[in-house]
Amino acid sequence: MVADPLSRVFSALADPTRRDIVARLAVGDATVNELAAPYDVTVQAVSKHLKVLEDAGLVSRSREAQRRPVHLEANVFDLMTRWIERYRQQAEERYRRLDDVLRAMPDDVAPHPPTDAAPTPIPQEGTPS
Amino acid sequence: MVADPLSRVFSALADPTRRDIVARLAVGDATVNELAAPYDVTVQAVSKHLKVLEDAGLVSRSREAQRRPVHLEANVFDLMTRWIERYRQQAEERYRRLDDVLRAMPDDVAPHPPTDAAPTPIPQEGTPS
DNA sequence: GCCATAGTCAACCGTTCGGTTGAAGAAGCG
DNA sequence: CGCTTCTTCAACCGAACGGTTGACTATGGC
Repeated sequence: MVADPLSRVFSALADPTRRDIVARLAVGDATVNELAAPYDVTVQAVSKHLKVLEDAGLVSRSREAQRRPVHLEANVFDLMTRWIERYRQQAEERYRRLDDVLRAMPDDVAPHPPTDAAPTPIPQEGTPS
Repeated sequence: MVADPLSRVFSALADPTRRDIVARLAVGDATVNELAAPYDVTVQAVSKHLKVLEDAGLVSRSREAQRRPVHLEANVFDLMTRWIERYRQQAEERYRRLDDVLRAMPDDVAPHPPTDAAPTPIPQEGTPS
């Protein structure tokens, strides 16, 4: 896959099995076989899932004899958290302001959902700010 | 699609165009045509993207004459945030504890990555707590 | 060297995804 | 009513996804 980092992280976590793997790795490192055990899919399938998680930077694998312990990389979560928080706060801020406007407005002028939309400057995510 | 809510939200945001739409909606509501303008894909394609975002609960659409203003639903972001924070903190806590153990250990006993993995009780995400 | 164990690579298969074109709904305007 | 505008539905297409089976690589123990 050649997608941007954020897309890789989000789509890696879009699969319930992969989220479950992440959840279990939060408790402690594990080998591929250990990770595969609970699911009724082949080890190869789990190996693929781990590759997806690794490409997203969510896990890393070392070597230890024949085993390849899988390790959760917590820091990549920040990438998501930052993205999410930015737009959540922005949206909530907008509601707060809208509330103020409506409250300050004489009742007989208050309109229905005021469609404040406009050809916005298109905040591009590549240049966040 | 019949996936679980969390999967829907994550995979909705796994697409850069859809994330950009969310980013622009954080500034203010907009119609399908307005949203479609900046991209060089057809309006139908954007309409599909909006359907995905709507199914994930990230946006809602009202009606206003022929227009269907699209509105960002900020509260659904919390679902993600909660999931992310749980495992991020869990993982960080684990590192902290591991650090303590290593610090408290006489140097000549300190092992390599201790592979503390085990057939963990599998914390299932359906029953988070 | 030989064999068992742990994991990955490669090819294939059905389904989903993001996109297209073309037609159809829904609502305002002359 | 007929026409234009905004939006969605339907069918299709190629690429990617999640899974399988089978062969291969890598390491350790005897």
